[in-house]
Order: sequence, then structure tokens, then C-alpha cells
Amino acid sequence: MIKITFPDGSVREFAKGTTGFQIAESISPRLAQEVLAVGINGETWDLNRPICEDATIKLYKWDDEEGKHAYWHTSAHLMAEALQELYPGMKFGIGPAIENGFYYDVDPGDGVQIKENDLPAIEAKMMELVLRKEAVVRQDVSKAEALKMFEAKGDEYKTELISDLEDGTITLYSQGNFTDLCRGPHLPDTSHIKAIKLLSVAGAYWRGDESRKMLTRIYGITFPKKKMLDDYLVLLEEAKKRDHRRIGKELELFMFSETVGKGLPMWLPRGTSLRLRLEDFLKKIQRRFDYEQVITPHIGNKQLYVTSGHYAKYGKDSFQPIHTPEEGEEYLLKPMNCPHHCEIYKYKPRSYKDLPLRFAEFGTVYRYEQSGELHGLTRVRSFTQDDAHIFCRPDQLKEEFLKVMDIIFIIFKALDFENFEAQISLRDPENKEKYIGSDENWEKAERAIVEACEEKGLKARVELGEAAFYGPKLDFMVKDALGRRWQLGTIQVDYNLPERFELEYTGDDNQKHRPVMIHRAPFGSMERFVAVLIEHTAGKFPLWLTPDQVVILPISEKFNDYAYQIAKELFGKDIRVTVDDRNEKIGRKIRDNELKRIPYMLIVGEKEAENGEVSVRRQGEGDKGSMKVAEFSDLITDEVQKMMEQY
RNA sequence: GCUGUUGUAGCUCAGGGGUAGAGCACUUCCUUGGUAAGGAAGAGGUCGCGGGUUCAAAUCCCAUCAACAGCUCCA
Repeated sequence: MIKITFPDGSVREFAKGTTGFQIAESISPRLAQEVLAVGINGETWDLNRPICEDATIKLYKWDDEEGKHAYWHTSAHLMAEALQELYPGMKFGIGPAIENGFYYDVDPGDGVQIKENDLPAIEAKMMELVLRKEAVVRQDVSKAEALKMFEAKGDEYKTELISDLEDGTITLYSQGNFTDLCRGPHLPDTSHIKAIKLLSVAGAYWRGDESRKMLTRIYGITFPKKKMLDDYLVLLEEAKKRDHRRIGKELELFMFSETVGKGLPMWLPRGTSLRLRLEDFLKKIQRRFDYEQVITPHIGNKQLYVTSGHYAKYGKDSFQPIHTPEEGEEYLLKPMNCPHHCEIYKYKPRSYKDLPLRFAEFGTVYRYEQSGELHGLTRVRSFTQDDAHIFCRPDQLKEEFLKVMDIIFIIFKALDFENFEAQISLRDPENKEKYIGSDENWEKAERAIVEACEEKGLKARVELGEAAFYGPKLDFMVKDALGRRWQLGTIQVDYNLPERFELEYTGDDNQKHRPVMIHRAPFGSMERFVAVLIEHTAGKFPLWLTPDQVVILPISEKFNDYAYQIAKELFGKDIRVTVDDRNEKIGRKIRDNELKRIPYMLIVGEKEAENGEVSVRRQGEGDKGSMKVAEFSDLITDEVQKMMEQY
């Protein structure tokens, strides 16, 4: 007998070799139906794998990540089985479960292409296989056996994977005629899969290596119920509607022009209005934290970037130097603001009493991003960083770091970004030569970041090898409407640039010392931040931020004069207001302005004109009744003021 | 940068070897209407750009540019 400990702490005895499925069955038939995988001492196992020792157990259902994972992993195998039947000779790369569904990388062979319109046929084949209720069988084999098997099949991808594995750890999973190298775990059979949708097909390099063959990646998702799939597809449609590229067009916030160049966004009046207000907000916060604004040119001598080290690292992949009429002069569009700010630091001798110095600039930078990377406003070739560089003494580093975190938290709170993730990026200890700077400084900087996060109680994921080449960093990311993660705010410690620019201050010992630098940008870039803000709010911006706060809708042209009179009054109180004086019926004007997401609509007709009133309508909520004009302007002013007072 | 898909009116899209279509937006007129689309008429495109095949190309082919999806990259 073996002892099985359940999550609630209870312990029961089972016969040796009992499976997870049998344990679930012993609890309830319903559970046995729903359980997908089982956690054994923290490892996820197949349901039908015999348990031969005492263990703590957890039964995973659809609602558990582990359950979904097994479900989608088996779905990936099912798709592979279907592909094998439809395309004889197809070779298989890897096919994992992912956050939403699964994919399989395959090589259909020379001359064979799988296209989007082939997907329904593959789905149909998968459904056909599901009906066969094939059991998924796990099998341990030796490395030699596995190699022999896949070599016989001619599958060079699998043999490559096997070659990298340790002998004795190799497991295979089979269902029907399909056998795959796989760690598992899997569902006991494929009949659990009820609803299938293959979503897209795209190229993906074998093992993520640019220099190797590009395989065909097929993405799909499956569900235990048809309804769940339908709901998911609706969700995807909804997400598309929040896409900032679409809303940016609808609300006339920004544009691109092929003539100007790809990846070079232009801010339309309404977008600019929104962005400037965000900038003003951050400037206000920064004033409180003793930042000083500076302004630097958009270009800099190439030598500046040779000194900073950016030229050596990114020079080849950048916009190429601008040559002046004068011989031998080369300038770069600035890809970073920091070198300029270092020069500002060097403007005059600095004393330890002057530090920290905090130079802030909304600095527009230019980077030659790969063309395939460009994406709306989130990945562009010219963008404005809400940049600042803090020059401080080493003993001030942690405190300064904490203050920057405060600013970022203020910004995120003010804009209702509660669901951000934080990531500490450290250097890869195996590859120290990729980074510049001394071991000692790296260790100091990394420690400062980790400690700062601990002090703030911030749960941050630690990623090795993700640091910038000059220092470790703390990044804040949020997901866009389609679940893609984007980095917004960033804080980076830098011992390197002060070294390269030979920055100094005089200490209380009258000796020269080297300051530490912090790069930070709470928004990250204005472009990316606004993009994410658009998706976050679906274009319904908070009142204090939105380009148009109020629109006045006269019932008929007879009341246009009254409408303009009120508009003037509100405008005088700093309220952003327009008049919809089109020759349209009121229902039409309401509809159009609802779609423009203007927070307040004021409907004015005979009644209102007589009494000096406005009839108030809130976007998305409807009629709020009528009130005096002054009463309304107070309402707006108060609402904005209340928000601003918090910060 | 790589692989694939797409490119037709301001926007969303249909069509497809015989010199272009819808809805919305726009203009004008009618209507002066009370809380999510009033009516009529009109204007607007050398079908991304450049080659080729053909009697004939927006349609087929090649090249190029851009957008989209994914991969790789991201100071």
C-alpha cells in the first residue's frame, strides 16, 4: 500500500500502482470525468501512470494551468497525427502547449506548403481522429532505441532533439499511428477534445535560430466544450476591436504615411492633445521629485556614440551617419538621450553636495528597427522617451531607485494600470563577456535592484541574461488587447557610461569620485504607452486626459447660437468643448458622439435655452437630467480637480 | 531581416482577362427633428508602384514598396 496525501492534508491509502485516474474515480465519478492530469510531489503526471510510492497529490482539471497544459499538449499531438495522415512524409519539430492553445512546428517537405485555407481540412481530420478515441500511451525507451526509431522515420528534427538528451530520460507518447518524443504529460486519450480551431500558420526558425531552416508553425486551440470555443472566438473579435491601430484611426489620434517612411508615426491634433497632457502630468510629478527638465538636439556627433559604446554595439544596425558638407564630419540621429545628458553633467565640476542630479527630457530618439518588427505605435523607428538620468553617489543608489519606483507606481495608479508585471533583468552568469563593466559594479547594481524590490514588496520575475549590455534593469510590462506583452516603464542602473564619459564629482574627502547613473522612463515611450493606454481603455480615456471632454448638441439649428454661447462659457473655464452643429437629428448626433467616446454630451433645445440650462448625457451611461450651465462646469472642473489633487 | 498573407473610393470591404461596385463618410438640397443611424441628389478610384505575357491586364506572371501574422532582434 502507498500513502497519498491530498491538498487538504488528509491521507488515504491506495494499492501500489494505483493511477491518478483511479484515485479521482474513488472520490467521485464527476471528478474522474473532469480530471485531466495529476500532480505527484509537485510534478505533473499522466492520469494513467501508476503511482508506486507515497506521494502528495493534486488533481488538475480544466481550471488549473496544469490541466489546460496537458489538454493542449495532447491537442498538439492530435494535430500532428492528423498532419501525418494528410501529408505523408511530414517531419516534426516541436509542438508545445502555450498560454492560449498550442502550436506545432513542422516541415512538410520541399515544395509542399500548408496555407491558411488548408486548416479546415486539418481540423476535420482531427475531429475524425477524436472519434476513434485513441489511447495515449507513454513509453520509456533508451536513447539508442529512440534514435533508431526516428532515424528510420527520417525525422532529422527529432533525432537532433534526442541527441541532446541524457540517456534514460527519454519518453515517447503514442496515439494511433503517431509516436512523438515527448516529456508529457498527456490526457489518457484524445476523446476529451471536443472543439478544435486552428488559428493561423506562420514561419518559425528551427530552434529559434535565425541561421537555420524555417519551419511551418501551425497555431491552434481546443476546448472541452463547443461553447467555450465560441466564447473564445468572440473574445478574440472583441480584442481586435480594442486594437490601438484601429481605435487610433477611428479617433484620429495618430497616422503613418508611406511617403514619410515606415515606422515613423505622426501625431494628429487629438493624439497630440492627449500626449501633451500625459507629459504635463509626468512633469508635474517629476517637479515634486526634484527633477530638472533639459532639452538636447536630435543629432549628435558620431564620436559621442563611439564614446558611449553604442556605436560599436548598434552602429551597423542603425540609421547610417549623416555626412555634413565639411569633410569627415559624421552625425547620428540620436538613438539614446543619455550621452547628451552625460555631457550636460560635465558642463561644470560637480560636488557631492550637488548629487543626486536628475535631468529629465521628453527626448525623441531614432532607431533602425528591423522592418518586420514594426507594429503600430508599439514598435516604431522614431519615438519619444520620457527619459531622465539620475547621477548619484553610490551610497544614494538604492534610495534613488526606490524613488523612481514611487514615480512609476504613481503613474500606473493614476492611469489604472493595476495588472502590470515586473521583471528584474540580470546578466547571464555564463556569458559575462557579453556585458561591459566590472564584476564588482554589476554585483552591486544587481543587489540594489533586488533589495529595492524587496523593500517595496514588489513581486518581480527574475530573468538571467536579459540585462542591457551596460547594466541590470527593472522593467514593467503590461499586456495588450491580444495578450502580447509590452514593456512600458524601465529603470536601469549604469556604472558604465559614467566610466566612459569620465564623469566625476568631488567628495567630502576632496577626492574625485565616479557617480552612478540611473536611466529611467516611467512611460517607456510616449508612443508605446499611448498605444497600450488606448487598448486598456478601449479609447474611453479618463476625463482629465481625453482630447474632447464635452460636445454640445443643439436639438435643431435654431439653437446653434445658444450652443456656441455655452461653448464659449465652458471654454473660458478651461473645458475642452466643441459644438456638433450639423444639420442632423438629435438621435444621430448622440450616436455619432457616443462612438467618438466623448465623455459628456450637452443637449440643448428650447427648454434649456429658456432656462439657461443644459441636458447632460454621459458617454456609455445615458441621460443624466438637466442643470444650470454653471452647475455643469463645476461638475466637470471638480471631477478633473479631484483626480489631479491626488497626485 | 526571414516565412507566409494582403493591397480596389477618406474608411470597411465585394468583384475579377474585355477599360470598376456596395455601405459608411463627404458635397448640395429637402427636413428643424428631444436622447444611439430622417430623406433625395451628387461628387469621388489610371484597382500600391514598375515591368512582362496578351488583340486586350485591376484581374495572370515577375520584381518592388507598404500593411498584417509569426519567427529572430530590441541600447
